[in-house]
Amino acid sequence: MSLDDVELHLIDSLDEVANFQQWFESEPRDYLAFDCESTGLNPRKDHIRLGQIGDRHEGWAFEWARWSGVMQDVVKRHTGRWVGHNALFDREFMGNAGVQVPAHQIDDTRVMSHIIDPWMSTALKKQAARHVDARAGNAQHDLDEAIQRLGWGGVPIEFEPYWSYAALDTVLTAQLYEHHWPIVQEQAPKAYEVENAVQFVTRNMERYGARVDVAYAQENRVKFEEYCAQVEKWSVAEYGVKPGSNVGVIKVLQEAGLSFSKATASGAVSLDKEVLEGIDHPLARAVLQRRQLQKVASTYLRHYAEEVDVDGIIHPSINTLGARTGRMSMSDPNLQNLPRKSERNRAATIVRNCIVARPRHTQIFCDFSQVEMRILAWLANDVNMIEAFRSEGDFFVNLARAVYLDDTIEKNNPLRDRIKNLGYAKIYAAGAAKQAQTAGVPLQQIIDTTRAFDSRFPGVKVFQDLTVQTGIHNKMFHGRPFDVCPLSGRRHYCEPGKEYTLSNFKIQGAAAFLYKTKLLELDAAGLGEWMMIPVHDEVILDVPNDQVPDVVHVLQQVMNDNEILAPVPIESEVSYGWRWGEKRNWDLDRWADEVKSGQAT
DNA sequence: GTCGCTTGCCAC
DNA sequence: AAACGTGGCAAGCGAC
Repeated sequence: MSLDDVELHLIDSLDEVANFQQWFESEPRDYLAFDCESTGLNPRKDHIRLGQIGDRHEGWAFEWARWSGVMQDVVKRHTGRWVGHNALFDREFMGNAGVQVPAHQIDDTRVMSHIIDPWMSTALKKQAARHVDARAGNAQHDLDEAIQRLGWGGVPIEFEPYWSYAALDTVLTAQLYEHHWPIVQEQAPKAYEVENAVQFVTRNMERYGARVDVAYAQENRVKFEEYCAQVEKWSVAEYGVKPGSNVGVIKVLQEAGLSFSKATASGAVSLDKEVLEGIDHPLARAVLQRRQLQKVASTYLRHYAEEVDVDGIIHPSINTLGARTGRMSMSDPNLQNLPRKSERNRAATIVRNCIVARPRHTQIFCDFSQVEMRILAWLANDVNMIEAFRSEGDFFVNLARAVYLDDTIEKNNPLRDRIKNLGYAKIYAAGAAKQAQTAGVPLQQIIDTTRAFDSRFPGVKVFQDLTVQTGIHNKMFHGRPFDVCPLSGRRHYCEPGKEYTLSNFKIQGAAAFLYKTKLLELDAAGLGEWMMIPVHDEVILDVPNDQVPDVVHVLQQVMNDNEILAPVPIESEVSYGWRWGEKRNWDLDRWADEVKSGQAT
């Protein structure tokens, strides 16, 4: 594939429209590439300036305001695939302008790029330079300069670099498609199908959004910011330092006779939470408290107050290709990392409680139980671990009983948590020293627990060792270390020399894939319109009260699954509430009572 | 003023 | 032999 013999056209007359029609009808095409250039990135505020259609040889650009009928006509007549790079973005812009590209005809080369290699930039130019023609990203200098000078909306359409590069993008997309498609079909067709489809589900989630109690958020934000300002004033008056300046605070504390031993990644003196908690000094306590409230106020509450729409709804972006493992990420703001309820952080509950149900709605939460642990048991095919999942009762109690051959172990037994921690440490591929440090226990305890764990669940160690071997093998024979996730079929690459991370990537990748397939099932079952937030192993819905019992039923049907990882059962739990921070386990009668007694908003 | 890097911290 | 994985975001700080 290359960019020799490429023809680019600007449709700016009826004659050119006729030429385009002739090209369109000249041969049957399985697919067309499409794209558009807009005045900005926000489909709600910005508009399309240029529309583009192309195949591997020819690209056609046209001023949208005058010739959008060309696109409209082709969308009606073309029955093959519509290929875009980040296709949903362009599809949404075009949809807002009245041209609806059918969802079932869309293919996305950006999704393919991510599946083939999520470590590489998925930007069109980068992908095309790598896989189509090294010149793809080169000669864009004139255009970049013009855009910088005139803004995205100010470059004249007739400006040759503008329309020709726009037209070229469809050719790049087309050639990228022809390159990526066979690879994706060979390596991970199922993963592609799921990734391509799930974008449409999360796009609806973005549109639906989450309701915010703005007054409550604002009130608490002001309170916290005032407190932070007070602490700062006090700190400056008392010690001559701002509590946000680590360098300054360290100096003051050193002068007070304290010594520091922990270092940051680059070797500087560390002043993180762990260090501060070990210091008995009023300034240390003030810095800790201020950090906590500052974080809550600026990272979370500020967005609630400033970024809701006119209806009090916040619409974060969901990036289905967020992590290289296939996990999704979220931004503006990220609702996947709101602090959980905790004794030590009372402000944390407030952050979650700002997200409330719509009027006459109920928030429904459904999360998988220990999904990564179940995937580990499945990948390792460890009979004892699988048995612990198939038996009644708490999984980690079952694990601890199996390890210590002691059926009197209950949920409050510290051995249960010890085994649980070790299980997650295995998933993260953590070493013994790190575990000891994190848990604050003697190294020997970790070593002993690990020995007991490994002898009871030998499949886990075999699985992890084998994965490392596969990584090294693939590095020798394919140039890069990777292993394939048996659930999604996707390759997971790692940094050379860090093959121990591959087992984590497979586990996390399988969990992400499983989760996405479930989002698709929920959408197909009609729940798409109420889903709002994906949190890795949990989905949060905002459901009209008259639909709630049905929705809960569907969730239980879909999210509990004895087939997909057989013999390991996948289980989930449903909770409900009217404020995120106050959810409780699902109970139909109690919920109905609470709705009747007016606890709903 | 903006940009990039570092540090720290929230989640799963 | 051992190796804590994936993200987003804010503030401080020096460089431009």
